[in-house]
Amino acid sequence: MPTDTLSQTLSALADPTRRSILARLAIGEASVTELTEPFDMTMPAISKHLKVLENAGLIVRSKSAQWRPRKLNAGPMKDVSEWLENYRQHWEERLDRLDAYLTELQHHEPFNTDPNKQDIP
Amino acid sequence: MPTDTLSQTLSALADPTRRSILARLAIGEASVTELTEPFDMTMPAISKHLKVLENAGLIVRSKSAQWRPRKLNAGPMKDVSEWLENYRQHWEERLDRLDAYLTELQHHEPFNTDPNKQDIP
DNA sequence: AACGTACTTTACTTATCGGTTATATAACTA
DNA sequence: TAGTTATATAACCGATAAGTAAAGTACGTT
Repeated sequence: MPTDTLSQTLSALADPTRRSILARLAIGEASVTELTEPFDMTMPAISKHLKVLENAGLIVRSKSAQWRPRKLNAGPMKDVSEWLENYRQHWEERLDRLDAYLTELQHHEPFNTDPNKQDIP
Repeated sequence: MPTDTLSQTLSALADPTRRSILARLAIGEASVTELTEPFDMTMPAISKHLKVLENAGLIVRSKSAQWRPRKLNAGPMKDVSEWLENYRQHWEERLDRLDAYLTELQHHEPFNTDPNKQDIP
């Protein structure tokens, strides 16, 4: 089931355990045992979370004797950040003249009831 | 099941249909019928997506006669953006001296096999 | 060779998700 | 009042997710 990359990244990030793992890996690489310790969860459970993160490209697995240390790869986060930029103006305080105009306009025409008229400024 | 806010936002965003709805609402508010049109999906399905977005606080519902137009509320995206900032340095080209030093260090000590020694620089 | 450590994989359970159809509700219209 | 339009809700279904316990694998040590 080939879900798109951005969705895969976002859903990998949409879990507090996984975000916590990433926070730990931001400090430096760590073994699965080390990554499991902070959680009230079995190692296989963490292993699954790691697989989700790996499939999303957010971590990479290396090899050292019997250890399989994981390393952060923040690359995919960049895509999320860039996608979010499309909306920045919508969450920021908007003080410019155009915005004031749009707000005013919206005030006077609350909702367009005519389906033949586009609701686009 | 009280999942944390950031997780709720991220999982609401982790669906292409929902992101597409948000993109439409970035242009201006729209009725459920309008929001359904672009998709090969029934209205109840879209209604469910809208509920997910609303629960995440990413849209708000208003009222105009028999219409229930939705409006974008990008507020929660700001939290995602701010959370991502913690990782920006990890995805950006890092050319400073400290980074070079850390990379070098990592090169010589691939993985710390001593569990009593912290893996933090 | 046998044992211990560090995982990984498998099989299973329960819950949630994303869609459907069918039915209900709410507001305008003739 | 009856009908139409816009939307919401309920009941259901198959697929996926998040956890578990138990068995399997890989490597190092004795």
